[in-house]
Amino acid sequence: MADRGRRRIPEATVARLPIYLRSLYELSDGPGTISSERLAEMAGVNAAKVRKDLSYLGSYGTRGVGYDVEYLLYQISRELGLTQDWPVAIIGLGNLGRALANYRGFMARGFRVVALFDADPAKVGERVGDLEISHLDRLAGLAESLALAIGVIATPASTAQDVADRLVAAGVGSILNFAPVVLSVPPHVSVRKVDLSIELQILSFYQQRRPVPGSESNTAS
Amino acid sequence: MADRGRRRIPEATVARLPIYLRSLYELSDGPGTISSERLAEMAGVNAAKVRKDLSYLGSYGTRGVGYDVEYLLYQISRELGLTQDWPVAIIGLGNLGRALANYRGFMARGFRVVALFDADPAKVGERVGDLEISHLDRLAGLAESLALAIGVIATPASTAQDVADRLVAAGVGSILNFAPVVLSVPPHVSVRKVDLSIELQILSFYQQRRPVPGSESNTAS
DNA sequence: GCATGTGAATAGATTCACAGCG
DNA sequence: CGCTGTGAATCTATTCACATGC
Repeated sequence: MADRGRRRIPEATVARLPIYLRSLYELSDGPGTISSERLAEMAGVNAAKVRKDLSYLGSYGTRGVGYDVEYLLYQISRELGLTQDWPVAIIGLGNLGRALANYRGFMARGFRVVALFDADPAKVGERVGDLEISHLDRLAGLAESLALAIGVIATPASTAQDVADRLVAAGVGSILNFAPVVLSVPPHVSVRKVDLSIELQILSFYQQRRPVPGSESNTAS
Repeated sequence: MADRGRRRIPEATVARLPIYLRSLYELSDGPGTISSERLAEMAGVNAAKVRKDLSYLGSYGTRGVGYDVEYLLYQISRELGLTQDWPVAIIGLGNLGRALANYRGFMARGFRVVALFDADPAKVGERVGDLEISHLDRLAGLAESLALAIGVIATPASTAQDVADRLVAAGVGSILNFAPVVLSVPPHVSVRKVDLSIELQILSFYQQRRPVPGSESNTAS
């Protein structure tokens, strides 16, 4: 218990913990306990992987029984840092930024959008949801008092690196980047990217190589 | 030409090809040739990885010189299936679906949104961009004539699996899922997911474990 | 000479298979 | 007996290092 949080958890495991978490939430009214097999099925992975993943957090299961849903839920939440609150800013309020700002469910437990920024003076002052858009130049001044932890970049590609630099300078440690560029940031800052055209292109690759649909051939070439 | 496309390209490589592609597009006006080192820098990976990745496509570089930008661009595009056109449908036109439908740049080269579907009768008939929303029930009937290849699910979690089932039944081979659920589909169908709260939760993990910013360290370079 | 292309080495992730324990 | 927890085996991806060929 003393050294919890000092274990090294593989990246691949970290990426799956949120999926387990979501599966467990769906069980909130169900039985108090769940097997690795059932959890695996819900999460779309195999049981050995679930057990291995959960073993990195500690031995929170009971042999012959399974995992206590509530307890596991708490342990995963804690491991992911969701027992604390992370203030989030969205930068860039075009179509996408607005959708994100309004998206119920974007802000799962633990995250709270506390500020919106845009470089366009025409947008400054406008309300989106229950926040007012501030000018990007105010980011530096507001970051500390808001305790900003996460910046969501929803600007065009051309300004994304500049925004990232400002976020880093403001002490923000995590960036979620929707702009189609590779950001460069110092090693102590984490970046995750969401890139729609990359996802489509990956799908295109496998679509192209699909085992030809013999029966009904829509393949117009 | 005969066996191209029969090589087995690792998944990790496929996921990086779009990034190389984007980097190459940025060079369209630049020099005609690029080294693995420079491309690596642009793509945010290392040079050995670039060379290994590109070697799976064939030997398209010139020793002592580098890769011809135009040629490489074409080879990667072809490998990714971007030399053909993939008709895309968006299902679910709430905040997110609308943003996607309007998002310039969502539709990179090779993709074209050809239909919008929603289960809500109140939305049917409404125009978004230059398309009209159809009722979800019409999906089955329209899919073949539209030659739908990719379905983008932007519905709430509760209906996503139903929509996926309809897409599969309609012969759609690729799904991009924005709903926070694990979809189950037959093996011949590809699914990619984009899940904002999962990304935030992953960031939260690393944010929590960040080397404490005890001293005010603004690493600006 | 110089940058690609690629076997060999290493690291990382997944799966197996079973010992361990409730 | 059933299900977890985990070493060992396997598979995948990354990196190294250098022979290869323009």
